[in-house]
Amino acid sequence: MAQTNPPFMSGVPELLLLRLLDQREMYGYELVRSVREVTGEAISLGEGVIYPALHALERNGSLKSRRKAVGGRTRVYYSVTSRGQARLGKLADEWRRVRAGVDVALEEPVGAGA
Amino acid sequence: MAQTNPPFMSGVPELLLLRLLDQREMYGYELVRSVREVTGEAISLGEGVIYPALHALERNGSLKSRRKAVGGRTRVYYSVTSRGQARLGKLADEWRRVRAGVDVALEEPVGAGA
DNA sequence: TGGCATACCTTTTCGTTCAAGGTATAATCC
DNA sequence: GGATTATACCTTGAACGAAAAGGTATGCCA
Repeated sequence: MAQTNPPFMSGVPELLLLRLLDQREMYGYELVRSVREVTGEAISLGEGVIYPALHALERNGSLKSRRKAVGGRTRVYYSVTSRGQARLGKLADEWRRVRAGVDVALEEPVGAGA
Repeated sequence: MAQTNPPFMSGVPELLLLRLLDQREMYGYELVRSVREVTGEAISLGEGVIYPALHALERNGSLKSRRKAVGGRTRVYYSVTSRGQARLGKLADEWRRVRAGVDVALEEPVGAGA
């Protein structure tokens, strides 16, 4: 029953992570909560999505990380590199393009007017 | 090099096909052109996407088809069933939800104002 | 008769999301 | 002191589905 390919979600985790981390440094567990809050519960990403995504983004140079001990616990904080900012810009453009195309198609039929 | 997983496209072909066919009956080859036109070139779906999608939608009862001979050539015209209309409604809602979530995240940072 | 547009189709690849499960420490509550 | 919950990290496996590339055949036009 694993809902593996929910509609419209491809690319969304990457875009959201880059966007949130571009505003401030955060750690994985925090991002899980943050995504839910920021999107007004509209979008919720589990740890099984966040962590692999963070690792992939770090691997390709879009993010860098540093470990930080906080109250006996270790957190891995991520921040966006300049490469990541470029990637974010491209992804955001791509998002706007797709959004525009879908929205146009979803508008009322041409023949509906007077 | 096959760009198999472009960002933000998951669910989009299904949504567009249902939407276009809900306005009028069309055939596959026509839909390839229509998607491009309607979206103002923003979205372009190849035959390798359109045909399998149409078949899947017919299989699950969202579309029905009829063959029609036009000038010696045979076309397969598709139209939306009531089941397909329900599916279209759900998908459109889903689209709006995801769009809202992403757009909120993409807005200017809170700290940017005066 | 060669080429192009129409019109249908399948096969294969591949990335990506997601659920589920797994480890370990700190805090809380009884 | 023992159990439970929250924090915090992580991996594995499955399944989906978009895309490219390739394949067939007919009609039209020069």
